[in-house]
Amino acid sequence: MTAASSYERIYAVVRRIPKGRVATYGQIAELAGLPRQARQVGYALAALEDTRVPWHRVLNARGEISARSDPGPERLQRALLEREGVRFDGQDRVALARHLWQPRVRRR
DNA sequence: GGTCTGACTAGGT
DNA sequence: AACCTAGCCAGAC
Repeated sequence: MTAASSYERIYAVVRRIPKGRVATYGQIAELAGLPRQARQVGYALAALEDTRVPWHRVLNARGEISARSDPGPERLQRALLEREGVRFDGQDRVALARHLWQPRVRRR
């Protein structure tokens, strides 16, 4: 599996996240057929340039916007989510029980 | 080909 | 619930 094809699989899943919902890195990895590669999801999104991929809907397992080694995008990410109606609590966390995307199982 | 790095996580305290 | 730690694993040197 090349890095490029892994990234494409990841983007394909992220594109399915509906507006107003969120998913976790681990969840995306699993759905992309890349179990235990949650970190790769973050790297793939960091390398992203295609604005059609809703990268901002991906949060960590605690419902937080993950801190970047190079800070900056976090504020935009939050603004984009709030614009879609996603609410944050007083600890900058999203209630996953309420906003987590729960895709219907796919068949071939 | 060993080492280091990191938009991650699950589990223990 | 916050904080640590160990485990994880592909990419870049």
